[in-house]
Amino acid sequence: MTGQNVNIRQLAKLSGVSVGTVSRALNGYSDVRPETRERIMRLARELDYTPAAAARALSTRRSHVLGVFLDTGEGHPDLRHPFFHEVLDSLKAAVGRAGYDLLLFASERPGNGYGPHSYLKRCRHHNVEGTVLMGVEPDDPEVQRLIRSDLPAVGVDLVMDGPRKCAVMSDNVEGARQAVAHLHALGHRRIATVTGLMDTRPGADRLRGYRDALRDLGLGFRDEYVAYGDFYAEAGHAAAAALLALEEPPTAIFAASDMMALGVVAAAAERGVRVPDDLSVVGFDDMQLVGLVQPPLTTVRQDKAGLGAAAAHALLALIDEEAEDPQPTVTLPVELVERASAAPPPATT
Amino acid sequence: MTGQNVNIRQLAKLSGVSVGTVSRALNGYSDVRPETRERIMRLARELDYTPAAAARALSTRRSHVLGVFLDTGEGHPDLRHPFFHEVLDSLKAAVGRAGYDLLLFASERPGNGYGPHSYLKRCRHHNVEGTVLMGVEPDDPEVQRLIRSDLPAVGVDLVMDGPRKCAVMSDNVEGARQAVAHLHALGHRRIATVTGLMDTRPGADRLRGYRDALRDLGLGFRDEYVAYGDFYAEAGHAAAAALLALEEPPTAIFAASDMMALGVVAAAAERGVRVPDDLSVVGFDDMQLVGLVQPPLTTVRQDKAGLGAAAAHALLALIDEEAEDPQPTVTLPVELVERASAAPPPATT
DNA sequence: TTGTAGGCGTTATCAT
DNA sequence: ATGATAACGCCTACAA
Repeated sequence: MTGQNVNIRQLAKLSGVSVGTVSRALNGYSDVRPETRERIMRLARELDYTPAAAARALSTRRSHVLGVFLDTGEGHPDLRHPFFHEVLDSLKAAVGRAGYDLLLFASERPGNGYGPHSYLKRCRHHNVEGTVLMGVEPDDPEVQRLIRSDLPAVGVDLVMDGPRKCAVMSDNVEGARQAVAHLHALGHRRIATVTGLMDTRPGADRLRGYRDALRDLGLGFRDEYVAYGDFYAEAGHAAAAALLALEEPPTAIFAASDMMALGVVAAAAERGVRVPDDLSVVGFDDMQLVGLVQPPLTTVRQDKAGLGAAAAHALLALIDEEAEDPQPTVTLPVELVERASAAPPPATT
Repeated sequence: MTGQNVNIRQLAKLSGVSVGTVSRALNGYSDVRPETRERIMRLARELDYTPAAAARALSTRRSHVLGVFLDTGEGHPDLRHPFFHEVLDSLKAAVGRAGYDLLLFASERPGNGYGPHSYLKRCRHHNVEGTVLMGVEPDDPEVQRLIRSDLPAVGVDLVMDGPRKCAVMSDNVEGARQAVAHLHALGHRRIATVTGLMDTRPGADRLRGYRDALRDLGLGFRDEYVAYGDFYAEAGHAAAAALLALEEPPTAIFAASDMMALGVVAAAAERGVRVPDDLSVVGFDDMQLVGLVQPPLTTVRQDKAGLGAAAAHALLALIDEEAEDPQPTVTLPVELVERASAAPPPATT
C-alpha cells in the first residue's frame, strides 16, 4: 500500500514540522505540543511509517536484538536434539515481551568473511546487545574469546567464567539422584546408568548425581554399571545391549536422556527383556511424546520453558547492568514423572 | 582483547590511508595496490576489526538478514510442534551458506510500537531482504497485508498468492494416498482417518489424499470414518475412542500426524485393542523417536531438511529476482516408512 | 515548543 | 590507486 517505505524526513515535510520534532513526537518525548504529536502520529499511521532499525541502532548504539547460537546436532545431523528448540520457544516469547528480537546466527562469515569464524565477531558485527549460547562446544577457542569479552551472554547448560556471563541449567545432579532414589524405593539394588556426553555439564552432573545417590543409599558403585553414551538413542541401544549381557545384569537402568532411554527399551525388547517387568528404565528430559509411548516412560522432567524464560531474564539483567558480577548460575528444579517404565524388580533375583 | 570495536576511520588513520581505500581494500575491489591492501588487511586482523552491519545496511540497502516468523503452538502452548523446528535447522544451514543470518521475530512492537502488530512492518523495520513464514494463520489480515506487499516471502505449508511469494510443502495428497494404499495392500477394507486442522493446507490435502485413495481403490467413503483433529496427540486419542466405539469399527486408522497416531495407539491400548494385531495405525511426519517406540510407527516421512533447504533456495531466488512470477509451489516427495504399527487385519472380520 | 546540525559507521561517487 | 565527501535514516544536544 502507499508508496513504500516512508522515512522520517518525508514525514516531517508532510506534517509541516522538522525531523527533530517528528522524532521526539514518535518517541514519546514530553516536550511536544499534544496537537502536533497527534497530527504526526496520525500521519505516521496513515503512511504506515516504520523507523529503520539500522539507522536507529547506528545512532542509539542499541540494536534491540539478541543473538542466539544454536549448534544443534552437528555431529548428529539426522537426529536434531529437540531440547534446545523447546527452550528457544520460550526464550523467544520472553525476550519479545521485553521488546527484543532474536538473531539466529547462521552465516559463518560476518561482514566480508575475512578473519576466522568467531562468535564474538558475529555479535559485534550485528551489534547484538547480548547473546544466548545453546549446544555449543564448551572448549571451543572461539567460545573462550567470547567469554573473555564483556559482551553479555548466557549459556544454556554451559557455564562461562567471564565478565557479564551467566548460565542457566536444570538441577541435573538432583534429577539423577531422584531417578536413582525412585528406582531404589521400588526395590532395585542393581542400578546401572547410561551417561550423556561427559564433556558437557549435564552429562557430568547426571553421572555425579547417580554416584552420589548410590553412595547415599549405600548401594556401592560398580564400574561395569556405567556405560558411556552421548545422549542419542543409538548409544542407549548399544549400552543396554552391553549391560544386559553382563554376568550380573542390572535390574534397572537410568539413562541420562529420554532418547537413550528409548534406545534402552528398544534393545531390551529385542532381547525379549520386558520393560518394566524384567527391567526398569528411567529417562531424563521428558520430551514430548515419551508419555505416549508404550510403556509410557518414567523420566525426570526438565522445565524447558522455564529455562528459556530464565535465560531471557538473566540476559536482560546482564544487559541492564543490574547484575552483580560474577553472576551465579541459575539452577531450575526438575521433577520426577512417574509413568510405567519403572516398576519393582522381578521377584527372582 | 584490544581496545574494543575499532571502526573504519581508526583503521584508516592507523594504516595511513583514507577510509575509502580501507573500504575498497576490505571489500575486495580491484583498484587497490596489493601492498596497500595487504597492510590494511593485516591491521584489520590484528585489531579484530568488524564492520558494523547497521551502517553497512544503511548505506548498501541490503541487510543480509532474512526474517522468520515461527508461530508454533500458540493454541497449544504445552505441545510445541517440533516439525517446524526441524525445518528451521536446515533453513538456517542453507541460508548461512549463502551469507545470510536469520532474524527470528519475537517482539510485537517494532520500533516504537505505534500502529498495529504487523508482519510487514516488522520486516521493514529490520530491513530483512525476505522472510519465511511457518505455522502462521493463513487468513490473518496481517498476513494478507504481507502478501500484497512485494517483500519476498516463502511460506512453509502455507501458500500466499501475491508478488514475490512462494510456498514449499510436502506432497501431502500423495502421502495420504500411500498410507491408505499401504493399508489396503495389507488387506484392510475398513480404513478410517483422523484429520489435521482443516484450515491448514496439509490438513486439507491429507484428507483429500485419503478420499482420493479410497475412491481409486473402490473402497467407498464413509462419513463416520473421518474424525476431525488438530494434529495433536489428544485429538488422536479422542478420535480413536470414537472410532473404536462405532458399530462397525475400522481395522485401520490413518492419522494425519504422528502425534495423533500415538494418541490413537494409546487410546487403543486403553481399550485393550492391540496394535497392530487388532488395529493398524499409520502416521504422518516421521518425527524423531517414532521409530523407537513400541510398536515402531509406520508413517509417511516428510523431508524436513529438504523443506528447509527448499525454502532457503526459493527465498534466495526470489530475492535475486531470478524467479518468474508467480512462482510455483515447491512440492517435495514423501516416503512411506514401513515399520510395525501396520499389519494385516485380524482374520475374523 | 520547535528547528538546526552534528554524528553514528559504511559505501559509493566523484575528483585527482 | 587514492582521497574527499555526500548519502543512508535516525537521534539528540544545543539554539532559538
